[in-house]
Amino acid sequence: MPELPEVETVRRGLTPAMQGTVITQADVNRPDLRWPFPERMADRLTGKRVMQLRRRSKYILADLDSGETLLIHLGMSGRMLVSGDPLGQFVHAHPAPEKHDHVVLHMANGARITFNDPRRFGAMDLLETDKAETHKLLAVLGPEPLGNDFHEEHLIQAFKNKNSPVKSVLLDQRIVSGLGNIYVCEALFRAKIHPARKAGRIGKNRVKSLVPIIRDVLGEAIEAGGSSLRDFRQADGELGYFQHCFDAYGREGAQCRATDCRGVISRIVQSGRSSFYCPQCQR
DNA sequence: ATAGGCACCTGGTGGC
DNA sequence: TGCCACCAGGTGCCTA
Repeated sequence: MPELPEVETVRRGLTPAMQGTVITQADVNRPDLRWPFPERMADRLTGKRVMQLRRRSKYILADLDSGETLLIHLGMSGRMLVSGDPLGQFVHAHPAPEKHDHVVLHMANGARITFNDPRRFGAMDLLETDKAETHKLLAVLGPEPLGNDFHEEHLIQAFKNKNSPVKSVLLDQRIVSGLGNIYVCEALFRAKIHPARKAGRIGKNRVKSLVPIIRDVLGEAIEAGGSSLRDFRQADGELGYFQHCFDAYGREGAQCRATDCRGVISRIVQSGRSSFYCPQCQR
């Protein structure tokens, strides 16, 4: 489900409920998600104050006053919902527990954070805050697409001599971290680059153009509260609405929206995943 | 070193 | 109604 904009949307939604607040109780309802939870996870969360909620790529990081950081990944189907209304601050009263509510955090302010993940591709781990960047899952990540380390020269270097399709290069989190299937499709559409084009065979100027385009797409999506397909919800349960702005993703058979283009959006499968693009204007 | 494919899961949809 | 095939926003790991 969640690519960078959705994760950022969730982080923002969780912040007022979690940041500065103590976790009074942690219900851990199963031993694992994608991997086993860390040893004594519930104990290590209980009584700890959340000092800061950060995001790195598609990970949410909750720095605790114990010197540990809770790392959260939503996988394909993970959701984090805030409930409880102690100060009239949060939208929903506590809902009845649902299937796949794997971890529930009870906060001292009365809020409750429920991690629900049907497919269980999500993950949680605890790591030393000081050594966060060396964590196995974080160490391999390329630059943040909205940060200063993601720039034209970086992409030019990364694309150089690459024989693989640009689609898979942009999905590679080591090149730039945070994009997923939707936003790669959207970025390539705006850049008018065919998803199957070999990355090493794209002219420098077109490679450069991807940088502001990727920034724009992600920025607009965050602004819109992410994209809600299937089960994605913001932390307050609201839907994002960037899905209404898709030019390519999920629009197979529909009219291309590029200026003066009369093409029709096509779908191809690349390494097992759908790519949507306009064969007329993406080359 | 790198590229490609598989695996991990559940649930929804559409066809017969 | 039931069964089946196929699809889904991710990504670590294994193989070649």
